[in-house]
Amino acid sequence: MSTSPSLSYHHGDLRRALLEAALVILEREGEAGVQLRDLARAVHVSPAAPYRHFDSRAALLEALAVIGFQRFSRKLEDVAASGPAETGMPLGHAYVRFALDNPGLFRLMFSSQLRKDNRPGLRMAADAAFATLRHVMGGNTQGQRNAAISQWARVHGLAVLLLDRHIALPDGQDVEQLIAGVLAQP
Amino acid sequence: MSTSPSLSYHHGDLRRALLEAALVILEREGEAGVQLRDLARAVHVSPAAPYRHFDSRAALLEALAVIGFQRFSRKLEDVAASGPAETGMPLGHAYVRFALDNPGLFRLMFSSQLRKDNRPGLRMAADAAFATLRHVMGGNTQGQRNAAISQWARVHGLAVLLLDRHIALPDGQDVEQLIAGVLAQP
DNA sequence: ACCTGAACACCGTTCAAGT
DNA sequence: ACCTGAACACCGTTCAAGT
Repeated sequence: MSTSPSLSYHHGDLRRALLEAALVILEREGEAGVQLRDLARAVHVSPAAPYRHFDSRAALLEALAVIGFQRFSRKLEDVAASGPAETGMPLGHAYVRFALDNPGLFRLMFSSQLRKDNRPGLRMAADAAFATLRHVMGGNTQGQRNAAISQWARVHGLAVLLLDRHIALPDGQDVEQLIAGVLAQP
Repeated sequence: MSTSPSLSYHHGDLRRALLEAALVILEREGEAGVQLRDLARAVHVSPAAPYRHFDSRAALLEALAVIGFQRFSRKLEDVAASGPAETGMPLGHAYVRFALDNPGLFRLMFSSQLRKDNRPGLRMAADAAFATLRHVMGGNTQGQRNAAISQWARVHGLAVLLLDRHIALPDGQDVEQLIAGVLAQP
């Protein structure tokens, strides 16, 4: 019973348990819903217990965002590896798809609250993810760089505008068709 | 003295005074820094006084975001009116410039915290601003619509990626050159 | 009509103390 | 080494009461 996985919360796996609970709440209620006291309650520990594993609420949020960038990075790498990168379309599609599939996580990854207190772990995780993009789109001339940034900006903008429902879907068209239609533009 | 502007806080202009103080704090510390008790202190009223003018903190944030969309809208209209809209470049530039000039406000306008509690005033203000864009870029065919959304997404993505310093500036190049270079892409 | 004073529930965080 | 209990400062919000 001392090694029972379901009872392991009190025995060394509190950090993981907090992060798992936080991910669920993040997608259900957004960043504001992720409260240390709530997480402690959900995992049946005292309000002070999380401080053994995270310096602050911001540190826990950073850990979540890092997890997000790692998953994001992995997804982009899988797509980049699975086919010839003639066009950026499959990569762009995966980018937008990740945002729509993990709205809470994606918003946290790009949250300005977090970026404020200059957390190096977050920046490293973000840079690693974007390195995949840069590698695929490649090119060192200024023109190639501008073209790559242009593509990146379009994909990122599409993701956040869709996420916040600022783009109205035409009648009868679903999101996938819209993404394909936009990414097919020159 | 009863009509002295500098002493009018206590006499009917508390709403405006709170919003002005909030705008300053918003740009200085971000959304999290905008706290009702702080605003009340800054304006020398009791913690309960703001509730005569705003139902909640969220209502005050909404009012700020509405102001933001109105200023944004006005800026886009000015640019659209001041020249022939052959290309979307001047409009795109104004879009990005507004974000960089008003980072706190722009982030709040597109904050997901606010969109959560479905505030109709915010949506109306946002739609009014985007109507200017739609009008300029026009077109009712699906191809034209996709082209317009593609342009919008690129400009919006460029704004938020620059705001969050995710786009690294090449050595010796300033932001203006980068914006021009990206918007010059087909 | 608009503001104050005092209170309530809640949160992040700290710290001494327990096992 | 890791967690508990109790406390502190702070916040959003409410409500009776003041002018």
